[in-house]
Amino acid sequence: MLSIGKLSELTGVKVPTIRYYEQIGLLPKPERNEGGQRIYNNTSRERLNFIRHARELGFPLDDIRELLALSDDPDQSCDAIDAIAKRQLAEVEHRLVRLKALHKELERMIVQCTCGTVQTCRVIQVLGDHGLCVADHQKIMSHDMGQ
Amino acid sequence: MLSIGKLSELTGVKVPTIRYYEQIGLLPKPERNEGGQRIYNNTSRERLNFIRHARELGFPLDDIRELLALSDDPDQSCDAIDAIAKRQLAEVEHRLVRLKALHKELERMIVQCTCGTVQTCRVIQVLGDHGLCVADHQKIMSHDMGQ
DNA sequence: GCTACATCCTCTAGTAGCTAGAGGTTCAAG
DNA sequence: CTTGAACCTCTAGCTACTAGAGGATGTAGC
Repeated sequence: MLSIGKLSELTGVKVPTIRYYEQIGLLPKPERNEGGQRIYNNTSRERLNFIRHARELGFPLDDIRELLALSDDPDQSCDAIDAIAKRQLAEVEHRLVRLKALHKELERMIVQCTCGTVQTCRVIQVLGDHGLCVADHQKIMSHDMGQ
Repeated sequence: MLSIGKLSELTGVKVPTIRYYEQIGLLPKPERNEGGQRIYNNTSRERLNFIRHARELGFPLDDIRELLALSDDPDQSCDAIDAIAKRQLAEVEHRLVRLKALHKELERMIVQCTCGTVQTCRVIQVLGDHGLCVADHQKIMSHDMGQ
């Protein structure tokens, strides 16, 4: 029914990304035509839409894999799904806190700069001396601010 | 003066990370003792502190490289430094906007879930059908929410 | 001087989630 | 029948590290 290009257009997921999802087993291997090109149906399309939407909400691919598996079993309790979503929410909230702290510090640093020479540049001073910061942002931050 | 382990302790940057920074040319190659082990001085320590602090504020390594180069020329105007810092601030603000939109959508989705079976799970429904979202978050979001 | 053992060395490969490019085949329109 | 777009596979690259193998060196205690 659908070529990979059409599917890409309809879902907003790029062609190489669709192939990548297939490669990592997130999308099932589709049928092929005589020439060896992929053919998709509406089921693939729905699944890909689901993935795209979950990605937009920041879910990692492994979580999406699990969500897809869970959604295939419609009579089960949705506790597991809820748990994944709540974990993601907590993660986003954590990132928000860190990003806000970071924003504050950056803004403070920039405002203080009177834009003279490098020698007197507040930005360079602050970056060089952690003691000039308000908050203990090294404790707020962690190495991964992923997403 | 300082072994790589000591430097790591003093700056809070992990040993392999220090070696990595050296490898990509962010830190100059230090001297070695007879056994071939790295020896650092206080200049290295200050430079590494600068890097660490800039990383904590979310600056990408390429920007840090530029900041370090600029800070080596103390009589120049600090406009270029200011520009980099402001660009970073803008980036952080952009990320904040996206993350807040994402947070709202996630929260809404989770609140609506009455925690029954998968069949009626609001989380699965929303993920499967973008039309159930409030905002056009696909427009707000972009693929890279890096950092 | 010797023995542990911590710390150091280099090198390679892996992480997430794609993206880009090479080099070649197939499809659809005119 | 030709042209050009779209498809195919495969490999390598991106950020900023982290982990591990396999081995050398440094240091403390006896």
